Amino acid sequence: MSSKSQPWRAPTGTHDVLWPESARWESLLERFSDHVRRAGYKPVTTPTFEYAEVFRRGIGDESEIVGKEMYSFEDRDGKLLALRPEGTAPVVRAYLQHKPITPWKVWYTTPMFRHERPQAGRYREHRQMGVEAIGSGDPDLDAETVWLADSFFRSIGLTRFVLSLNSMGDENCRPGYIERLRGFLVERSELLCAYHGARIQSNPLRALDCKTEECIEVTSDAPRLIDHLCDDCGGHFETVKERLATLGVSYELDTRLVRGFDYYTRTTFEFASLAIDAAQNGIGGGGRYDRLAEMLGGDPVCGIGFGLGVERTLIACDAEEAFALPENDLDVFVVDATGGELATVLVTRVRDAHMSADRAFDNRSMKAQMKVADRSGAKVALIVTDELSENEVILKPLRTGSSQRTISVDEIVPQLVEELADSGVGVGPSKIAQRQDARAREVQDT
RNA sequence: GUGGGCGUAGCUCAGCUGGUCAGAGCGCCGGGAUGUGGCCCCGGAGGCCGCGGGUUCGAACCCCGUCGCUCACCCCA
Repeated sequence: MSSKSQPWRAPTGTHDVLWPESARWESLLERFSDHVRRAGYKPVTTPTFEYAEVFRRGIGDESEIVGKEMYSFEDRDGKLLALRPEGTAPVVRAYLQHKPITPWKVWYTTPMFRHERPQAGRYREHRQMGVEAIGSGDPDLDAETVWLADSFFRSIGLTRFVLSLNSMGDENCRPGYIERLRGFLVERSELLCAYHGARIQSNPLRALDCKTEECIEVTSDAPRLIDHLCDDCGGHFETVKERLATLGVSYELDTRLVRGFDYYTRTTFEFASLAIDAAQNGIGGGGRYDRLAEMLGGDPVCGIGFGLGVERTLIACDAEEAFALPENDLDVFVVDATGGELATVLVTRVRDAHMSADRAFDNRSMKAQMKVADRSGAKVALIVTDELSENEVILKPLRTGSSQRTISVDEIVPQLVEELADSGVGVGPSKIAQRQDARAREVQDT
């Protein structure tokens, strides 16, 4: 640190992801794309920012996010824009703009921005892995969507989490229910916590989600939305539950589950880790949003999706000791004690042969270069010294007990291929582990 | 927006009630022993103790302010 000025830091609530954590991220995102691709989802990319109106109308004016957490700004043309605080509204906007064939099943892994106070597991920029399926109201799709998230978590080794499920009804049954709930709460407003007591009129549903003893006590025998679903919503929900049973997905019916976005209808769900010892243990959530397209000013179309938090998922993995950090991994490290020119040639030759290779710079001592080679995780070192004759190089296995041998420069590629074949054919330990996992899953599935 | 905790080398932290208090381990760099790495041994670099002000003969240690980090409420991934 300079005494003249403090170096810049990442902005509050944001963070850098360095190796080896960065490799773990990469691996997690690959697992996710693999997983959803196998269920027919296609990748989609929408802009990092949208017209703020897209979020205001979609998420809801009175929601916390739109009210005080959006990164919104006016651009040089005077347009009011906002950094994406969630993934669903932009995808629905894109659907309305392009009208692709339905059902439109898409996935994304993208950063979200919300100006909140950071804390454990909560950031101003976080990344979500999500899917959206637009154009079908089939309860089978609801079940598939829930299963997709549940099975993803399990595929990366998580077991200690609960899936909560609820139905939010629709425009036919929810308004009537809300009135009934409001009436119930008004009679008991004195007993609610101060915060929700004051919000009975504006948003009575939130009281159901409150964690204070008072609110839990009061709402324990409050009318339940699932008891007031209209026939369509009730039938839909029953089918969803049946299909989940068919799929072997276990869940807890949580009649208090109320999600923070206005656009949700019918099926809603959340995943909470039981292993995370912090307040923010929600690792994913989603639901159906059959009115969102209309809220955005388009023709009606139904849809359902979810978002899973990358950071929180990895925190849960840490807590469950799942999805371990990768080992450092390299095929070949070239140690050149003769000045470095030969290293330049050899490392390129190895790379051109589709093996990974690195080297030291700055003409360091043999000892220093060997230490770097060891640290690099390389399986093999190619050593060049003055003691060898013109066309020779030493091939030294670093991770097996095998002894080193002197080989001709011309023989480097075939010799390396042979050497690496014995220890895994240029495929690092992490990749091998992944393939074994994949094989195990296939066996399980059949 | 509200409240609690904390800010000492790259990292994790010691520094008793203010007077060699600027330290340790790890990491990093150099060297030794090894044919050439890992283990071991020796040595070294790197911090004006977040920043500013105050109290005092004297402050990393006390007080005030400020910035930052962190945890929690709210809400969410």
